[in-house]
Amino acid sequence: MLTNSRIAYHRHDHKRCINAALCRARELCDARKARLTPIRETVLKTIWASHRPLGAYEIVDQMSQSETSAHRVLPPTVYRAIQFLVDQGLIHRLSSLNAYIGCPFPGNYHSDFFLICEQCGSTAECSDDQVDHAVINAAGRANFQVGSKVIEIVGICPECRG
Amino acid sequence: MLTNSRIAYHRHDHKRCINAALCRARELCDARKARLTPIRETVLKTIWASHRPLGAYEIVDQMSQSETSAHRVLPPTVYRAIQFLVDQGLIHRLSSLNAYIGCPFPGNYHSDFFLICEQCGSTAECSDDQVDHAVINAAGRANFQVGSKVIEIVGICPECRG
DNA sequence: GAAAAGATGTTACTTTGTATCGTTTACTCT
DNA sequence: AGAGTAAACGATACAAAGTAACATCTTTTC
Ligand SMILES: [Zn+2]
Ligand SMILES: [Zn+2]
Ligand SMILES: [Zn+2]
Ligand SMILES: [Zn+2]
Repeated sequence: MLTNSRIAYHRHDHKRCINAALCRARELCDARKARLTPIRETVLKTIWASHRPLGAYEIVDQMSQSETSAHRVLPPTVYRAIQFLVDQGLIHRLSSLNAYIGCPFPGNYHSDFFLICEQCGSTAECSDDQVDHAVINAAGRANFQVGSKVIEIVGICPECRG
Repeated sequence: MLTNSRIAYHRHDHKRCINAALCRARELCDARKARLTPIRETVLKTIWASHRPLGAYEIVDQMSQSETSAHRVLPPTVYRAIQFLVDQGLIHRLSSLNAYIGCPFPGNYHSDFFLICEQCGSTAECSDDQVDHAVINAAGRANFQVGSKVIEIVGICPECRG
């Protein structure tokens, strides 16, 4: 099972998460000749500020406050950057929260699901063949051809259980 | 595996689905001393008009047009009925679509997931131990205690594959 | 029948997400 | 380098989804 739950749910040097994510994003975009512009990078950095999913308007607020640039960042700007980052697999959307979270393993193909802590909000991403197969199997029995999956688990993280 | 996919994805006498759902809803609410008022029943019937999930504002429109009563039904009315029906387990919300669908097996406890056809929109509900266990297992390996799950699979239904 | 609880009507509002169009920036090709 | 094209951004306005608050009406309880 591929997961960042060991990191996300425990004390760690989060600056390394951020650096790694930005670094990897630059690499990937470079390789794909996709343009990771300053705005897009700022949105990505803002989302990576923690392991808690961030709503689009939270991103708007964060960027409007903390940014050096004078003018307020507007929703379409942020949504466009979000779209780009989702397309590049650098962030994921959590449907059940209307929020976005950084992907810890962009580039590698992974069919992922999420563990969302209902106490602290921290969210880990997992990729597990067992889950994958179980779903494809169940769908297959209904003669249903699986395209994409949304799997979001809400519960209590190890840290919050103590 | 418990599922209504054999029915939902194939030609069938849908009036029987509707009747069964309304009948079961009355029974359940009666047993629980919950009040299935005319509005709530109308919302339930509107959602059960097909096996395609219906958005809240689609329900508003449907009810405003087809209803005998003169005045337009307003969003809070519908949302309140939706809340009641979700609480009673008579309908489910599909996060990835912001839409609602009737539950074919209300009353019985079931941890369910959904197969959403991206062509025709028809959606089947499934409940499968394999999937359940795989998810709980994966979460367990991350020391994560599962509360509720959102599992929504998008793909092609048997009918649309031909 | 009075009091309490529950359901509905109504207004106004919040949150989330887009369409559109004009301008600017970056890449491409000579 | 400079014209031409494509991509990105700024700004306004809007659509879609969901809710808070309060008044009114209905049902239940005692
Ligand atoms: Zn971190
Ligand atoms: Zn937690
Ligand atoms: Zn049917
Ligand atoms: Zn179909």
